[in-house]
Amino acid sequence: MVCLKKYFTEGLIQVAILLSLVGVRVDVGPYLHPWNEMILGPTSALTQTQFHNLHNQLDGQDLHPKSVDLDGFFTARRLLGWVRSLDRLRVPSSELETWLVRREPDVLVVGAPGQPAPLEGGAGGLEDHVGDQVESVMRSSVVAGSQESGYGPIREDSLDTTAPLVRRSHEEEDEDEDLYEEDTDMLWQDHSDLGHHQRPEEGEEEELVVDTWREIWSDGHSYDRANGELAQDLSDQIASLEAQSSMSFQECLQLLEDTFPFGEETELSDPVGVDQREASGEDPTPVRELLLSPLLSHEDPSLDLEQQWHDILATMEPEDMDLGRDVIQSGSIQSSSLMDPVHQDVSLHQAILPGSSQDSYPFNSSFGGSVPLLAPLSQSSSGPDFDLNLTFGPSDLTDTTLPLAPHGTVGNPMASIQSSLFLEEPVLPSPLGSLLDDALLDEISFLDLALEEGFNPTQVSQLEEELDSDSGLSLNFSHSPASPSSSEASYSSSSSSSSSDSSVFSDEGAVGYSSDMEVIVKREEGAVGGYSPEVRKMCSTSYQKPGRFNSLPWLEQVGHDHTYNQPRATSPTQGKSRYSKTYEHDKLWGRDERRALAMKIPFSNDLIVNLPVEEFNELLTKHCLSEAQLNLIRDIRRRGKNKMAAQNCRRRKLDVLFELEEGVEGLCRHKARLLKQKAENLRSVREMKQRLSGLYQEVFSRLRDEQGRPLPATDYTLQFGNDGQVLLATRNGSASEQNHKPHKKQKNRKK
DNA sequence: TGGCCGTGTCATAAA
DNA sequence: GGTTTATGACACGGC
Repeated sequence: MVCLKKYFTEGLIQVAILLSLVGVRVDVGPYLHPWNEMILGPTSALTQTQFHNLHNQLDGQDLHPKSVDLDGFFTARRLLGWVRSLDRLRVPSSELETWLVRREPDVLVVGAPGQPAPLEGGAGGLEDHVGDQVESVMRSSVVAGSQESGYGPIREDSLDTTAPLVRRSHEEEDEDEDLYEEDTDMLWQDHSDLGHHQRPEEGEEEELVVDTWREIWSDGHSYDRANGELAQDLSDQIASLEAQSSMSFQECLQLLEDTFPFGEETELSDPVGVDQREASGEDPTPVRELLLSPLLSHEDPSLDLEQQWHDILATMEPEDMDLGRDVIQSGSIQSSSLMDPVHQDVSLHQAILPGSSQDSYPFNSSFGGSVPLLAPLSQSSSGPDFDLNLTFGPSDLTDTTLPLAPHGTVGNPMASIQSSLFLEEPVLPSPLGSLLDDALLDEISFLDLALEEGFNPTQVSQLEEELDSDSGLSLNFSHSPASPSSSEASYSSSSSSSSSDSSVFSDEGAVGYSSDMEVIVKREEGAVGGYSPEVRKMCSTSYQKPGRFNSLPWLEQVGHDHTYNQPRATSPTQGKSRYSKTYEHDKLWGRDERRALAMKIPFSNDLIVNLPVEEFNELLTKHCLSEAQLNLIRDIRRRGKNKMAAQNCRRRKLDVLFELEEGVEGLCRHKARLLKQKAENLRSVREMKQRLSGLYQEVFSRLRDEQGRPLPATDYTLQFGNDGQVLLATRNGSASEQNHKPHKKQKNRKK
């Protein structure tokens, strides 16, 4: 029965796809609910379908992750997703939304050549204004998307199920309702809260389409006038459009002109002006040479969905056109280009967003869950949304979802197995691979360490079992520094490296220190095998108390730099430092350990040093220890803690030195900037002096005495008054008021 | 062989 | 008053 359902569903979906491709509108909405319920369960459309919840869904559907039916399961979901994407036309939201905003009559008037665009602010120009509009609308759309999960794949669900919103009443799936209309309607709905427009009446829709193409052209043309770059793009797009379209350019143009004649771009956004020009019989302008739109021919039933795709793709960026062409030419929405890694990058950003709008999309788990409305943010409105929707590859899913999984299952081999189950293609190389490798290496090192530490085979097998059973827990623990303080954490590093396991972990640097703590625990558990139950209990409680060691483990790990004693940059002494460090640790720590062994101290030094004082005292009281033993234990504890303190102190010292060094460098840079600025100022002053001197000479040379003769520069001089006036004075000191004139104005008048 | 460096340890003060 | 932490000073070993 299950197989019958599967094949029945797939057959219907494939038929729907074919019908959609040949232009017959397939409204799958009414049928989607039964399909959803068949495939996803009765509440699937309302439940959040996140990838990491897939297992739960599978449980609900009696689909085990390892079941062979998974393939068919996801295939059916994928096909349904395609069908859903077919009955709408999604256009780069920013572009289309811009058109709609620009339709606002009091806002959008594209200026004619040589005329300033009478936009808001006037001087802003078209580019800025359009950019602002795009930006604002994009922001608005994102907000709207976050509120109602956006449109696109999610929209239909919300409309079909729980979101009546403001859909117009007469839109109920008219037979001749084309895709563009539906999308524009969708956009009207989406932006109804912006107060820009009411949805156009039916009679206005043709005009809307015209405006759409007018805006396309006018944008491109204005940009062209601004920077002379996009005109070529537009021409290329037209050429591409013509090449792809079954209708020639001239045919399109003729159709366009016959249907909606319009004139120069100054009137493009002004329908009244268009009408007036049409009435006046004035010949249209270069607009027609660039503006064309088979999309306009929605009156023409010969232009089908594919044609409209061509239209939309022709308005996009060249690279997007290529992609879209791949989609179209493949004869199906499914295309290899849909798995373009470039778009996977886009989807990565989307997948990181928690609680994204994928929740209400019942098919998103097969696609990895996309957020169509967020696409323009990361992709800058360069591609069709269906693309984003479908190109969310499984690799993205694994890379993005798994780190979000609890208990640190990033490196969980089971997780990778599960994720690979969802891949219908070979697993692509991804960062997860490296993570997994690291995790496996850690596990291998761990096992080697256990063998080195003299664990018996039973313990080693238990270790292996633990790692195999739930490496996520193990990793989680390893990420948690078993220390509430930096000193303890650093100590765990140094102490572990001082022991015989230093060869394994000392070279790990700060990265391996968290594993060291685990090693310590294991060592304690192993070392105290012959100890009393109290010691064992303290080992477990002291090192593994979650409340004590689990506070912000990641930040703790980040905050602790146990390479404080090493230069920040690579230095030739680095190897030496590590070597000497481990060697000395081993040697010196062994001294105290040897003493402890000689005195038959029943605890390890790690335990002595790292136990909290209460438990440490309790430990001492519960054992009959001689005074010498107690002294040695206290000395060991004191020295161990002091050693950690010394390390911290030196690290802080170095930090202070580095900060001072950086401060000095910063001050030097600041000083250099000031010197440069000073030089520029001097140069500027010098230039101004030169200009002033030249001006002085020019003014003086134009001065004449009463007989019209030039004034001798040896006898007269110009003096500048505080009130901005210029005085002519004699050189001998007797101020001559004979030519008292107010600066330049009077001079010009004199001229 | 002396200098440098890293580290451990002690003494001491402060929290 | 005991414990912990920070820090200067010193010693030691390696390079």
